Amino acid sequence: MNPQEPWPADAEEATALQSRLRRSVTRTGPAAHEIQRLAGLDVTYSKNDDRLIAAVVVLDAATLEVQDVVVHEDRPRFPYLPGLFSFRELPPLLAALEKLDHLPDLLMCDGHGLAHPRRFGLACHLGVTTRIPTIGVAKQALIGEYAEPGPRRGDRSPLTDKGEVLGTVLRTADHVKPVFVSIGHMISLEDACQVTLNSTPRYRISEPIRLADQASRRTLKSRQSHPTG
DNA sequence: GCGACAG
DNA sequence: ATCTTGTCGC
Repeated sequence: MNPQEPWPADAEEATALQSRLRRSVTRTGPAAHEIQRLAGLDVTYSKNDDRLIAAVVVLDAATLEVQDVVVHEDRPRFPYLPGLFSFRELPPLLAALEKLDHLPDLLMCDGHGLAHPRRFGLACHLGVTTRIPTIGVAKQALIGEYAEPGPRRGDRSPLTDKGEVLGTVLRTADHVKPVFVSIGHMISLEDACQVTLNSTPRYRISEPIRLADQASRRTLKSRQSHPTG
């Protein structure tokens, strides 16, 4: 974890920490063509007990070939509260990242970045903490207004709040619900959309995140108590 | 006050 | 998010 920053004890402290950390988010970083290794991150929770599995899947950015998969079992240390999602998922995701032999060039996470009430969603928190370029790709909006984008893959429309552009509502496949792309850290919104499209060749959800979701679910399922007799 | 509310 | 199989459609 980030030893420089005290971990918040409650929602009020967490909110204050977000407002402070948001200032370190940047919109520039490596050019898109310099990104060779993409990582998708996701967390699956057990309903039976209080365990969770965080997963990171690393893919070759050009071929989308899987290069590495790591998982980490943990327990939630913070409740789920809209707007404070990162305090729940950041600790297990960082622990999983530490299991990688080589850090990836870019992180894609299941949630928002700047498209957040205080402009500091999970993707921003993950990027600022790791100092790795990060993109947020969410399945649902948390804040903002938008027009329905066109029906085809690549069609998009801006996600805005009080005139401020927070992200892009991006159609990743024909006639499928769009996803919500926003900057996490060290990348432009345009590059974030390009990387998202490039890593989403077939399904609605980008391949790195989709595979991380599968890995975390598979792992949790395989570790559930198997009833005998 | 009411509704909305990433995963 | 979690529980949960098949089934309809491209």
